[in-house]
Amino acid sequence: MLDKTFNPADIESRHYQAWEKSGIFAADPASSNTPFCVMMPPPNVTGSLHMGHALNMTLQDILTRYYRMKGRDALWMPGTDHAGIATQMVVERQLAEKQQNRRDMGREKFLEKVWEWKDISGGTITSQLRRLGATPDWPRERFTMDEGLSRAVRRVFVQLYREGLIYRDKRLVNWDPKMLTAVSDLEVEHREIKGKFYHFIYPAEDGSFEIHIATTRPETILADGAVAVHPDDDRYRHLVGKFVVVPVVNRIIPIVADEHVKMDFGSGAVKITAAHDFNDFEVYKRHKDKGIPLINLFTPDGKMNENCPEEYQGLDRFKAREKVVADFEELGYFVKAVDHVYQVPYGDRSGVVIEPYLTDQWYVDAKTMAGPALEAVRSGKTEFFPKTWENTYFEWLENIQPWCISRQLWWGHQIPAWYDDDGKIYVAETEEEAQKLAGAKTITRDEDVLDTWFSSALWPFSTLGWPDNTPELKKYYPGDVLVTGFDIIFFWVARMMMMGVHFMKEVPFRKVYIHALVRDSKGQKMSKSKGNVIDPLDLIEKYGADALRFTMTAMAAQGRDIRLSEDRVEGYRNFATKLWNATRYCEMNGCLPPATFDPKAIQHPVNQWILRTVAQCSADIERGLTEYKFNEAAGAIYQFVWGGFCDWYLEFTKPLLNGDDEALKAEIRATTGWVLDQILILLNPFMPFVTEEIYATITTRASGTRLISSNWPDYSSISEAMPAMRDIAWVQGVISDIRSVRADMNVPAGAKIDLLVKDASPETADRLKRYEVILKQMARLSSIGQTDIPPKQAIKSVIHEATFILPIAELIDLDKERARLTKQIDKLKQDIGKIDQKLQNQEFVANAPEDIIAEQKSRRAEAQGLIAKLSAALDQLAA
RNA sequence: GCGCGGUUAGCUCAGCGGUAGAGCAACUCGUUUACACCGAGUGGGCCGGGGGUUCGAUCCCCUCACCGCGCACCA
Repeated sequence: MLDKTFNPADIESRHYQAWEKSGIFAADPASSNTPFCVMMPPPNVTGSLHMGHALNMTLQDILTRYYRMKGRDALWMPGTDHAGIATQMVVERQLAEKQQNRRDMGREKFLEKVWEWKDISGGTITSQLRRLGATPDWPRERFTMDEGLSRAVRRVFVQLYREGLIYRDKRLVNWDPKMLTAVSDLEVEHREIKGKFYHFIYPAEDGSFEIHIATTRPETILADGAVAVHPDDDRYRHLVGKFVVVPVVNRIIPIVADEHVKMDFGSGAVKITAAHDFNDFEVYKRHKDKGIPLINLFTPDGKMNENCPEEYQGLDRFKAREKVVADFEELGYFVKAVDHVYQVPYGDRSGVVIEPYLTDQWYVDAKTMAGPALEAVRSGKTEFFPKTWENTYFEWLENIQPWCISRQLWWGHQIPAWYDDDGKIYVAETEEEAQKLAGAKTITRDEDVLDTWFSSALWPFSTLGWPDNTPELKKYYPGDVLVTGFDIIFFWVARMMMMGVHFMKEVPFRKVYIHALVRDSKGQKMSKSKGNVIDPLDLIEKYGADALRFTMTAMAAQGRDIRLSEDRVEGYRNFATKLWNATRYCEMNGCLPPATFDPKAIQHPVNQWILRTVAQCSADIERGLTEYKFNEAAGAIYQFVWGGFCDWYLEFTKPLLNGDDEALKAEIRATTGWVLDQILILLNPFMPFVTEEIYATITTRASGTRLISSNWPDYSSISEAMPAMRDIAWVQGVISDIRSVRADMNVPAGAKIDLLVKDASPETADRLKRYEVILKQMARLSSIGQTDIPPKQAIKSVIHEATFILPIAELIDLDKERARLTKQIDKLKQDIGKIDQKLQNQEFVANAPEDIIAEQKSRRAEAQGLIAKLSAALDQLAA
């Protein structure tokens, strides 16, 4: 017998360990079963589980468990990502606490420290995934810096280089002055800040005029190389080609005409600082002939360098800003500073202001690689759910910029490129090969590492053993579905598509399910700084992993963010408890899963009804999962278990089990036990722990079988059972109606009352007899009889053709009853009014489909009949 | 500025051409031996505003308003 209340904490780890030990998570490349492959988005190896993971992993686990039960050879490929910048930052911070830094320590020693940290914290997230109940094929777990995956990275780099798709270039990059590395556009976060817009005067070289410019970054004035105006601007047209002097540095620079300038913004004249601004750099390139200088002002860590006047050198860039303003003011070239709101780029990891910075970096020719990746989605080889995300994917790939893949970090895949003393580049997978290419020359390896996303872009095939032609690669590529959040469509999905299509000649996955972001109950994004982070592990502690999983699933409606509130989690914990208690009831009544069960042999309508309802529920779950409508799948099983099974079926059968029809009792016990067993299977992918626990308690099957390895049921042998379905709907209607009336009239719950039925059709009469025991119990009736002359002082309600009469004269509040009947009649009259409006409309009759018209007519007739009977009841009440 | 999404019961959200739904909250009743982490019942909605298409619109189209999120930005 189960305990009285369900305590998730007691059972979860026990079951998980048993599952993992059993080997059920393992894919089998040798099996002939159709594969089902999901690639886990690799979390940061040193990270810990947050709500986004909880959602993402729960959905993948549900799919994996479901398809595994369906007999597919399921591979859920797990692993972690080395997360270059994030991880290196953590370790650097640890060093800083001990007054150390990586440069003093040296590359080798530092990397040892990072690996140490990876070894310490690397297991955290994978053990947390186990707490959640995730069932990936753990022995296959990979790490992006594994030898195998690193080999894939080198192979890809070399091949793309030889194909001309990777090249080295000097361009402006987003430079992080704290991390001292380039970062990609995607790692830059634009924040709106309130700053100043400074207006300055640049005098003409010959003193014949002056021109006003405005800037938010006065410090860059020291590197100004030109002033640009719009070619059509009458105010300045005559000045184009003339020269002005940049005060403070006294540099003579040209005035150029460029369409990039907005005439109506600021003064209409823009200072051009080609080495420190992306737009200015473009202007510079368009005016190569004008001799605009490219001057770099900053040291890598954001201080003023030797290209500045001496008194600036070594100043922090923001201090320099103040000094420029002060110097201009002193020289009389300062006009004004006005408040101005504008966007400033910040490193999303480091949190410092990013500098556009002129450096040599490695690039992927993303534009070329994007073509086939775009085509793959356009042609439907890969499909997004919801489809609207395809727009996001297209938009980004269509406007893609060269992808800067080098990072001035140490933690990551060191770029397989070597240089000789003349700066000639040798790209090869190993140093030996590079040396061979270089001949007798001395070569040194590029110090930089690759962007983390470069290696994760290879994830769908590198984890399967590529570049070797492994059985896994053959069987599981391409994957069936990728489950991920919209925030990494650019970072990861698009790049996997580019790499997958290029190297495998085939998309990496057939479907991409994009799920929502988990927010707090107020709709705010969870963040440490806001302090609104809900830790999934806390929720697991408090309510159990099943409750958390079910909450995520039930709220995972397509195209909408999840606002997580603890109430919901509590509600689904209650759901688990409900099932738990239903099981206790089944145990007490000997309703355990029978060894054999043939749905076709089931006779009693309540039993036929519940069988049919199980089949419907399963169909709804399957549809929900194949269409990625997880919330609908969860809703179907929830409704069925609580509403269908507990509230109705178990209540229907209680009085029958108290009766003396032994054959019927046996059929009910078998059916109840069987349905409970089906519930455990159907619910298992969603709530694996509680279902496994119950299964272990009640199963009569051979010991050692586990729910997790059960087969997903096939209910095709269960008949439609239409007569039973209609009967039970009628029984439910009668019971609800009588209960409602009783409550309205304040009939004490304990009081049993008589029921008289007038105008019962033969079918109704028959039903009253056949379901008498159920009706009596569930509607709290002392007797059921028929009559032609109803007592006057009685409550009446009408179901179909028959009037149901509760002769409770002593309990009736006449006014209340009149009001109740009048309300019902009014509602029906309103309905008829609406229907008549339609039926009297010629165009409706002419255009609407026949079945709709017929439906309206029958609804009208039904309402009419009800009104007649209810009016009669009302009249009698008055008499 | 461009794009995407949202606006439905007090709250959180489903539904998305043909009688408005759920969960939670509220209220009433409840010792009928599975469950108070429960049961039964009740109330509560011009489905954001305005146009249009349609016999018929919460649902499709246009438009406006407000909210959220991307992308791009004016130096």
